[in-house]
Amino acid sequence: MSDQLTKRAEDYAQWYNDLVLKADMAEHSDVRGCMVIKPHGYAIWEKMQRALDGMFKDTGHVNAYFPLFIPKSYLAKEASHVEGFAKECAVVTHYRLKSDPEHGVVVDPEAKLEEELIVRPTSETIIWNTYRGWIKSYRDLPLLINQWANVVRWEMRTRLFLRTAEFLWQEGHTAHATKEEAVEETLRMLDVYATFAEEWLAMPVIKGVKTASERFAGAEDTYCIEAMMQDGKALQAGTSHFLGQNFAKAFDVVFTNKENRQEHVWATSWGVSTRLMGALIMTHSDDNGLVLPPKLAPVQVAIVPIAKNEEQLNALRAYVQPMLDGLRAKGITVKFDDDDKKKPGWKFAEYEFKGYPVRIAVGPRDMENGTVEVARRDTLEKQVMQATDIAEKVEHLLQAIQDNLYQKALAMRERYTRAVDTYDEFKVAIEEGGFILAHWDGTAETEARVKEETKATIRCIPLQGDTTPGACMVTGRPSKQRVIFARAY
RNA sequence: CGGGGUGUAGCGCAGCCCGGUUAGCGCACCUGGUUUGGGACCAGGGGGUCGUGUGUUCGAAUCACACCACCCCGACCA
Repeated sequence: MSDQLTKRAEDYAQWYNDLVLKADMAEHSDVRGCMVIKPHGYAIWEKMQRALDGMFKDTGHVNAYFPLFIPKSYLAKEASHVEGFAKECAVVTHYRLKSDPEHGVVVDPEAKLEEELIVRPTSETIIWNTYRGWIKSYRDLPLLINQWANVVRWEMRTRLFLRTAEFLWQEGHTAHATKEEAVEETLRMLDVYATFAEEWLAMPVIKGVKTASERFAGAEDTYCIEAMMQDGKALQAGTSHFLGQNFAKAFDVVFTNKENRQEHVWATSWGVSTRLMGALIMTHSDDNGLVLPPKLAPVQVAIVPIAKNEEQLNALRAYVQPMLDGLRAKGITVKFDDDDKKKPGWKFAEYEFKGYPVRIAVGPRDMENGTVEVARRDTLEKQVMQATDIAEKVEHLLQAIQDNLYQKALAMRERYTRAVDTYDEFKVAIEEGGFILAHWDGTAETEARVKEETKATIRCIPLQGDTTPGACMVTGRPSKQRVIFARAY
């Protein structure tokens, strides 16, 4: 870890790449665009999964699993869906290899598939094809299913966690008897995502609706949570789609209602991915490395003993044991690092770089005085504390860190969010970064023009906030409310 | 996929322009000893298809061509 991390101010993109690699979260694989998620990164993802999964269960959803492979023909059944995904699908054409003296192994031309399979870029088609058999009556509804899976989108340009060819995610797919119910579900899951982002990732988000041009392929409406990264760029952290009856019609999913009439069902889908790892990193981390909110840190507290010899180390083990018991009794995850092959200074640097929220150092001086040295990662402050009630003190400290990270991120977002009224002002503001609130006439033409001229896109039409009408900053035509423009990941 | 850059030990780099014995350096690693409150020190040691392939040459890390991977900028996207 002797190599330095690039400073954020110097090169933000490089800082991010360095950090992901050096904090041991992930590395590039030999396959273009794919990554290996390493234990330190995967442990964070597992904590995200556990929290989200609980929230899904609490809102009545159950998990299931659908196949990785989708018959090519399914994709074509929903017109805008195929248009959105066709360009980035991996296709399976054969099912067998054979050994070859020259090339080791080759595709067996005899083993060509009758119908080619695509590797799922998302699962709407295969799920709705399956739902057709499950849904007959209003009594079968609502159907509230989630799956945890990997998907593949053959992206041109990839970045660790933020955009990889294969990524991990969850995708919820629900079916409802009425439009109102489906819309309600769409918004409920958007709220779940927003709550998760704010309470677990300590990342403030703005809930909004996407414009038509940013909408999911096959959706009637796409809702999103948008977060601001430390470089002022926007990152879409989660989406929830109201799919109308598009997929029900494409896959002929009908149910008999209470009046004994046949109707197409109403659908939603919603997802968050390992992209959240990127969001987490870019929201809180600093030039000293990763900073993790305590609720998602795989290990919340690292305890480092400082001993000159084995005898002293044993004394420290005894000194620390009641603290370990006390912390664990409160459900706090602790690592007591008594590995004598590494020096304390090395451990301090390591835990700091990897984002452990709290580090406790204990040495002979502490044993004499009945104290410990507590360091917090978010502020880098160190404090000597009495060891009595240390579990309680640490519990409060972890909460304080969680709160502080959220408040810091929120303050940053507010500092870099501003309203402008003219296109000239806008062009200046967008160069400075952040979220720009401006009036827009609601047309795709204006949106495209702004994107073309400034590289900024409409991140969303916020669901909450100021709804005062005005005049479009570009055309002067009437606007119902300000929308959020930003450059985005 | 277009423009630019990089590829030499696990990591970071020098050597390449101007071809010539055994390819260096720092960190990391191994052994022994001294150390241990912010990435220890001394001594010894191990580790290389020089991204891959083809070509030029008596001889290629070095020259030429092709390919691959990664990074940055664009187009596309969660």
